[in-house]
Amino acid sequence: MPDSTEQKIFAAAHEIFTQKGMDGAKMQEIADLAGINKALLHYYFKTKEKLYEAVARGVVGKAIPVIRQMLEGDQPLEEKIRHFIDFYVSLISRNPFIPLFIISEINKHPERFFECVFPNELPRPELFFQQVEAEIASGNIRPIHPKHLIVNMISLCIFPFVGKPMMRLVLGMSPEDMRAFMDERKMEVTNFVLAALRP
Amino acid sequence: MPDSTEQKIFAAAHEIFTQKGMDGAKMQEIADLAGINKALLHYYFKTKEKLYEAVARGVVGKAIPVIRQMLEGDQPLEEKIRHFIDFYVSLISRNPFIPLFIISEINKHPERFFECVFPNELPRPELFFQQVEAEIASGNIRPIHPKHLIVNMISLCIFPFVGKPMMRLVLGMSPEDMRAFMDERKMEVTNFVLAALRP
DNA sequence: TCCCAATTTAACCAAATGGTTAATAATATC
DNA sequence: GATATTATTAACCATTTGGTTAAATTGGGA
Repeated sequence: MPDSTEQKIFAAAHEIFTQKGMDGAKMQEIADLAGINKALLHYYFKTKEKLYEAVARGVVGKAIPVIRQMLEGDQPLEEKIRHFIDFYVSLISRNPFIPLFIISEINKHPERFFECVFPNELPRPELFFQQVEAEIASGNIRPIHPKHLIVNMISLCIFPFVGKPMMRLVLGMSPEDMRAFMDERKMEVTNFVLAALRP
Repeated sequence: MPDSTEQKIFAAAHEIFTQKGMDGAKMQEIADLAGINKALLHYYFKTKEKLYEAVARGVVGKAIPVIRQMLEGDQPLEEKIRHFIDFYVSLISRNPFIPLFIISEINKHPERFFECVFPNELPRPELFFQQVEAEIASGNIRPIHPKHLIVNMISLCIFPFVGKPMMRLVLGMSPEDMRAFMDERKMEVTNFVLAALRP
């Protein structure tokens, strides 16, 4: 059953919830998008909360592993950076609503979101920290707090997608400009980060 | 009348709207926070939309001028960068909900938000672009697309605030860690950007 | 003091919304 | 083919919510 009713519901809920958040999403709208009766939503997922939790879990499940890999993997630092930016920008390009959804929902209802979505084991950033310190010590990169480095990388990858409409407004870019800009983004961010790390 | 009813309403609406967005905000909640009857909201601001528009206009009014200054001002580039980061990080520290509010609302209802809030004259980034190109030509900074530079700066300033709870989760930081981290942020971002621009 | 306008409130209304129910259709089981 | 189980629907219900109304309160002139 590749297109079971449950999956259709989940897909519809995913689209609506990620675009409109918990408050903005209406059960009727999800039902319509899934092409089924509203009561079926409650047949498969008891309540709106439950459906929301399922979607939230799925979304976070996609986003966390990429960060974990950078924090816990054992590749050389530059390779990690290149790989992380490449992977993250691609992921968000394909799912542009994920970051804003996660961020908004965490801000509005920290408890609800955390409890339903918290991964069993959080990433352990120590290895990454050590790796950065080591590179600094051996003079391969400029001194920098590892935490700031990783926050910088995440900021540079995520924010332009999250703030796309704002950027369009501020920089007066047409949709075509925007597409081209986003395509350049992967290389530009990589260069920028590596340039900032030169000793 | 430093604390007129209208101002109390506006302040309450500002707090609720910026934290919960248009959908999440309830008129009753705003009335309660303002310490008045719900009907008074409609007495001063006809509808929820109108109240929302007033708040949105106020919020954007705060955020745009800072960017405009950097895009249109005539200080030297490095001074502009230092000043922009300093000013922007301070502004957001004082109003941590502004960026997420703007971003979420633009994403959910582009038309509504744009129409009610669009500044009469948008910033003109040409001057800034020329300035960057000139610095590149005279070898003072590494070649970089001016648009990417400005997006990078904005990303590095805004995102850590927007994504604070997410960062806390990912990097496992305590609230004290977080405070210290945010305090360091201003200098760290400045250094990072200037380092990335070295020829 | 009396009046009139601006301000504030309690009570109410209609629409939207999450959720339920009971009946019907489809599917599997024997 | 009859029957039990699962899936689906239309109609309905209770609550929430944005908004209205008409009455009450306040305050400042004449």
